[in-house]
Amino acid sequence: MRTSQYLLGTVKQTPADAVVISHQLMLRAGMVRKLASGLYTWMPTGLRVLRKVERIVREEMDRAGAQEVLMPVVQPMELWDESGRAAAYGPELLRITDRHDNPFCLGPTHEEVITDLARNEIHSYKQLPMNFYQVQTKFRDEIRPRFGIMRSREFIMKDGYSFHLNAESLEQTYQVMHRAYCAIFDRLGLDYRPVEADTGAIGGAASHEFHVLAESGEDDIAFSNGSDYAANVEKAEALAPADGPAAPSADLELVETPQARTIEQLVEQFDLPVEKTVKTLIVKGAEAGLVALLVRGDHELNTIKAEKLDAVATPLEMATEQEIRTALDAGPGSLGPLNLPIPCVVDRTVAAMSDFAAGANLDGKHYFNINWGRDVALPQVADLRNVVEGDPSPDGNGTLTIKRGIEVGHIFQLGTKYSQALNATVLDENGKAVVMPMGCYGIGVSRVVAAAIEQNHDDNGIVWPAALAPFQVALVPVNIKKSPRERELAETLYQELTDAGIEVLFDDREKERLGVKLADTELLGIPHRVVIAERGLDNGTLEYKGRRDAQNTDVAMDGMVGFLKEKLGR
RNA sequence: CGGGGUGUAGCGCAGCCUGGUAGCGCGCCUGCUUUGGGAGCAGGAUGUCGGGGGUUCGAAUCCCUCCACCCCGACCA
Repeated sequence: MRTSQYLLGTVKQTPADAVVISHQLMLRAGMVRKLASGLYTWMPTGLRVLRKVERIVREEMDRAGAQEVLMPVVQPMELWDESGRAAAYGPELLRITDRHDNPFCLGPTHEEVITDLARNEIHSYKQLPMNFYQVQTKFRDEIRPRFGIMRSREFIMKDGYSFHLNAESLEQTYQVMHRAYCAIFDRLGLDYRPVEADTGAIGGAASHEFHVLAESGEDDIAFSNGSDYAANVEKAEALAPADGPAAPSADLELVETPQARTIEQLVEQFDLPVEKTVKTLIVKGAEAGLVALLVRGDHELNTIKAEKLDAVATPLEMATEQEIRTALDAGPGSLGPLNLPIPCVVDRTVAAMSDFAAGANLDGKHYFNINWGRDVALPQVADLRNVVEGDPSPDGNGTLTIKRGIEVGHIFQLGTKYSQALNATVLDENGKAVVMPMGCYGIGVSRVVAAAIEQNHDDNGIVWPAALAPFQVALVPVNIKKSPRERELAETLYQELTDAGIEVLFDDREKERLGVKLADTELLGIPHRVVIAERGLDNGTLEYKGRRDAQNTDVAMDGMVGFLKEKLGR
């Protein structure tokens, strides 16, 4: 590609509304432009990268035995009514009507459509298992689109769906997909982790998310330093402390704490270690009424774990101050396990505490030195909190570290949720109708592009992994206008490299100075750069510099094509 | 949905408080010079000041209204 005929679209100034680095660099490098909130146009450079991701995804999906299809973006609401998701899905589902006033929606995902296809096309166990995928534009009307391509409303996703005769077959394909995903992210050259994830409202046997590790990630991932264990913090189990509560060492004390409405204030004003405090959260009960949940002062309640308790309403809802006053006759900020008139569940860590402080269920008062058994009976105990750095790994090996991750892939065993609802069955060997268990496998293709930048950039711009770079080589003559020798050599090299199947960006702009051209190739993140200069020509050398290199290297003109081929592993 | 903020040239911004007919930097166009890290000089083009309504002799500026976009939050007492 010649720069003179290409919409480079690089800009010096960072657009004001881009807050994350991938967004800034994608705009500056001319990869995308915003059309409206959460909607982006992919320009030539961006599209080149996007296509690279798609290609690798397709190759590995095909290799893993999946077959590509393409489903419509617009879907009849009828199918969503049938699956029951029309009601379950909120405003994130963009609903539209056609000219006949028939209801449709823009597909945020395609379980209904693929299941409809399967029930019409798959009739016999002999056809199973079958695994379909597509690479397609999705639309989700996000509450708040942000971070540019990372969380946009319209995005490109690879979504796959498998159909099976039984759970064993599903498990098998799930493992195949897990391996295929690892192969994909390996080839993309990204630092990623497959992590155990919550199966969420959908349920199902197993679920893994694939996260690209980056500071700017929206999810917390917990890793063990002693094993392969990795899980979303939402999912990671917080084990019970090895030791039970120590023996009481002080008498129960009712303390006036009028100025301490938060754990933070309590700790500060009374010089308590935060590990000796307990906070009491009031949530709505499954039936009417309220439930108290107790976690240590410095711990966080895990919503998903709490929702799994029978006594707690799903989805989890915090009680209002008014409701708390009515039920407990005390305000939030002074609540605790003693004299508590509502059901109570305590976190495992809390159950192992002694001599701790908590609210007294009297405004402005806390009890200090509370001990289970002596002062109040130990209520139901459960895992209620998020794991924190340093917790023991749930698999028993090592301790946990927590890092930020960007979710770029998600696989899960769906089971029969959709096949049941849409009555997608096959006949088995005995001629009996069997509802097909399903698996579902997604990769955020456009998000992968952004995540790759979040993970690979420096002060000068993007630093693409080899597999993603929009061009492999940048060819930069110093002054093509003045120097016929440079021009001639550049043209020859461009031809040779292109003939060798290498993607070259030949900066043939006559009116840009060297500095501008170099800055652009760096911003674009092109891995290999060749500068063609008069001063090397007499010695028969060209200058090579890798995007991560600190120094130029002189390379003989004659050997340059071979040199680059070797760098590119060809 | 709650809170905060911003809309002025392609991009980044000033002007608004205190009303008087719109400006700076980058970019763009022309010419000359320059040519190994985002050039210099000279000249030039570009705005329904987000839309609508109002006040006023006069509105980017004051008032009302609509819209768009951005940030924070929407579980931790």
